Amino acid sequence: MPKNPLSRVPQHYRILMRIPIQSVTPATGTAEVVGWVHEIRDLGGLAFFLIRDRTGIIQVTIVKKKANDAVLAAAKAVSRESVVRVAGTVRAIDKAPGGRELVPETFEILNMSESPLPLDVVEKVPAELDTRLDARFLDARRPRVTAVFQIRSAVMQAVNEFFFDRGFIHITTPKIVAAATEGGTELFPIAYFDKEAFLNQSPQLYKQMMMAAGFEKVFEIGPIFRAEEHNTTKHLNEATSIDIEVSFADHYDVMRILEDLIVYTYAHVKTSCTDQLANLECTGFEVPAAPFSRLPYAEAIAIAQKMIDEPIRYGDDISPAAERAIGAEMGGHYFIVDWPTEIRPYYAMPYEDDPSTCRAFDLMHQRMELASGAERVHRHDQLVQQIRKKGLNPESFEFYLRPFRYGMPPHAGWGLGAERLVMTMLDLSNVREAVLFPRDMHRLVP
RNA sequence: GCCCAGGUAGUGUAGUGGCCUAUCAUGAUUGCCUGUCACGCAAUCGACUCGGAUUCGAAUUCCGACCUGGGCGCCA
Repeated sequence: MPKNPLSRVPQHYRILMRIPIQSVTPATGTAEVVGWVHEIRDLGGLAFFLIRDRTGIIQVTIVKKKANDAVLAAAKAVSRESVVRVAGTVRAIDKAPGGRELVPETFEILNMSESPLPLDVVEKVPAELDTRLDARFLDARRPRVTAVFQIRSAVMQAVNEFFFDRGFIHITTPKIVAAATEGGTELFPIAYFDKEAFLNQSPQLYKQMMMAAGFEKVFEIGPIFRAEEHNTTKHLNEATSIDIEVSFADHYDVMRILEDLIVYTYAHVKTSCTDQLANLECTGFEVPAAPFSRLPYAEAIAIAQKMIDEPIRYGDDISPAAERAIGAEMGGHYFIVDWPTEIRPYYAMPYEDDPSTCRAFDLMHQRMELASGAERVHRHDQLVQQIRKKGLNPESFEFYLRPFRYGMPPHAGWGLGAERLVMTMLDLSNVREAVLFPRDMHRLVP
């Protein structure tokens, strides 16, 4: 982030000569700031107002004997979380937060806030997540919430830079689709004129089709929709997926891209978001080191069998308890590789020498799965066979299968959950903390 | 979908049959206060999710509804 976060805003969008609160230093002579009234402390002859914008907080100090009538009237009338414009002289003073305070010549209320507030922005009294999400606009005024979303923004910037730097083509694919083609997850049906339609669960089939188009390296960051009725701290019904597909690459190649991306993103956040990390008290923030370990599925199962009581067999999905046990053993980021073909989607490429396992992988964080990917089946007949094996009907996949008959290159790819990336990066306890307006089983508003 | 735990001032909580005219904190209003930084002090305001049942008496027990949190299942 630039030192002055508002520096790229054209002059005519600014309100007069206001400057970001963060950039008011003891050396600043006079300053005009705009922001929200964070706290009011009236001591009688002396009153302190904390004014907050997205960059920080400054103390405005009013000595009642010396202040003019307009300032006094506004200061008396203003409520917490009202929007104000304050201009005056900056005094260097050790007793004030940031070592400086603003002594106002003007104190203007741009818009009064109602009271009481739906939640406490100052965090004297905690609010439950549900209350916070109902008033997300207010919740997001809290500096630590602002910090999460500034970091999420930095993550997205890093991801985009990473792919553009490496010659990827950015694509967008439809979110309204005709049929449930992948099997597995439940889809949301929607009304689409006189046709049956669904919200897409993944850009998978479309990004593969762009391999047939010869785009070679594509990425997409977009919403995915899952109609699963789960109720956990790591599932959303609308999530953001970071997806790539690469031609002439195998699963090892795209695993390297994925771990490089994770490292790049963490490094970008570490250097560009120091204030935000400090705000979140994220003291243990460390850039992970690549390469991440590659743990074969069979070994992962062996660890889980040793560590937990549940009956676990080779060929099972990895349960949350098993996931935690393996995560505790491995620590940090790691891949689980060489999965049984049976429990992966039909488009995962089986190994030639042992078709019971496939060239699929999951990227794990100690706490949960972050991404999953594979080298794909690129031969038409093999793909049809695998679709049949999963009990699906190839005829309903014709739009997808067609490109495989006209020169589909070998390719591989993955999808990475953006919210889970942010959640694990910042050690958030609930994935909803990483989305402004989460969609879950119970929440459709706001 | 299954299981568990919940629903008390704006917010977060205490209260498991009568001591509840409901605790505490925060907040709001008013007054006092010149260096606060969770300012302090005083006064005031503000709540038992809804419906039914049991009981002399229900925030508290029971039934139903609605809402919420979490776990599991399921989940490219």
